[in-house]
Amino acid sequence: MSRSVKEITQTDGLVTMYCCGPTVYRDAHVGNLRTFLLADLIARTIALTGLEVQLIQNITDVGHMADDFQEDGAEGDKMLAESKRTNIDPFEIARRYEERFHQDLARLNVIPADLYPKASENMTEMIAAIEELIANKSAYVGSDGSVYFDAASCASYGAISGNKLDSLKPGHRYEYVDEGGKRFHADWALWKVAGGRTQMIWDSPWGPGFPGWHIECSVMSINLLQAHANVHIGGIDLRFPHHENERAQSNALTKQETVDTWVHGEHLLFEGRKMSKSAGNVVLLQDVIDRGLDPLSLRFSLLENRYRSQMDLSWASLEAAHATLRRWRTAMTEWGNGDDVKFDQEVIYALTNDLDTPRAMQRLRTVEKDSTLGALDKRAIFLFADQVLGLDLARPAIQKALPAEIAALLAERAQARADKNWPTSDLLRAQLEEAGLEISDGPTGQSWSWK
RNA sequence: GGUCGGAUGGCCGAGAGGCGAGGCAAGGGACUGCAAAUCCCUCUACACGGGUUCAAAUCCCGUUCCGACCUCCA
Repeated sequence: MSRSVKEITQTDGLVTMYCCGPTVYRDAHVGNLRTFLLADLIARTIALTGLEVQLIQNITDVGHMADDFQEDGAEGDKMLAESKRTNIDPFEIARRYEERFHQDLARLNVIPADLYPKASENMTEMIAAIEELIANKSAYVGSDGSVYFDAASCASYGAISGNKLDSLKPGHRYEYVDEGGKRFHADWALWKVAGGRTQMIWDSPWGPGFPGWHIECSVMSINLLQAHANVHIGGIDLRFPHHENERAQSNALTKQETVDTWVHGEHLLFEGRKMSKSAGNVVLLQDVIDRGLDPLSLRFSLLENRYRSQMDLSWASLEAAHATLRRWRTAMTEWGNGDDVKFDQEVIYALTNDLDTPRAMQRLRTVEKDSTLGALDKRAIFLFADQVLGLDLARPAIQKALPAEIAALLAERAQARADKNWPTSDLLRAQLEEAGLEISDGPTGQSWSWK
């Protein structure tokens, strides 16, 4: 366990990966998507080096926040709060946002995981795991009837985050609220008794209740990946406590180091600030699309920063990405056609060197300008890189048929130009641009393309 | 208070002892009836103070400022 760059492990040519997925009570914003993209980039890079990848990403459709801590106003469980607000069944909310999550991933060209297990469908397995942890003496039933994990039972607790158990004194950041039921402040709930709750609760040996926040990932990753994952991915904020606790649970269950490499993606800021409802700067992929930008310009922008550095996204950078994407696609069609792929040492070096996507992007800009390379070679190198970058670089810039009324306007404008009727010509150009065309006048007359 | 990062041109961002990455914006030019798009050209930098070295944006010491995590979160 170290916090440095190391080689990804494999077993007989197979790399198993687990990525902490969304809690489906709202839309994923572009920051969430950055983390999901990270899993895709790692999976694609590993695949490009000739290894097989198995990727699992969970869907959290069981609220896990219930009064674990109190901040002013003490939100309860997020799923239930949203359910109460909208008066819709919590499971229906979950299904709705799950669908939108998959849609966002598809629009970002994220290759789907092999499985998207749901917390709600693994209840039996979670309960069995909790029973095993109690039998192991890693967990206990607290005085309030809930089940808690005994943090001190994990000798190496803190290996991921660097947090030492005895320095984890309560109350540095929040008012500490004594939950009463647990023996030690660093312990955490595996199963919470229902209390006054009536929705989203399940029967268990400890009475009706619901699972704690961390146990679902332990259980699903162990069960679906044969008790061992080569790579486990999540956002930086999950490093502590989620992954730390998950590791303690998983290792207690499998009696081994369950995960070889923990990868954490840094946060995305938007125009200098952390995205939050209160700051009013939450940006969804749909917002990017609504601005007339290709959703892959988000992917492009994210690729221009290293995954483990904090990144500031802005409309200016998305617009720049959109423009370059268009230029590259246009260049690709000019360079030729076909699917030939040319292995490029620099691209592969950048990607396998701790996923240096900015350098891979830089390489493409260099290739684009390199006059010693032939057009077909350029295209083939771009296609090679695109296997990981996933920017649909081979997609032709023009993809829609021209509607008849637009064609008529074009003809009208060609006539106006022939007549040197500039005011009419300019008016028509404005109309055509409004309709999404881009008009250019050159020595051979008027030409157009889709914006 | 603890732990870990960071400070590079108008802006975003790589680089980690010696050749000023790149992008955006800006200015100039080509093209155009005029534009847009595109192409060509131009411009500019390493937070501060010491030190090490033939040579420091890069290494060391100190200072200032910013951020992340420290039981909601991607």
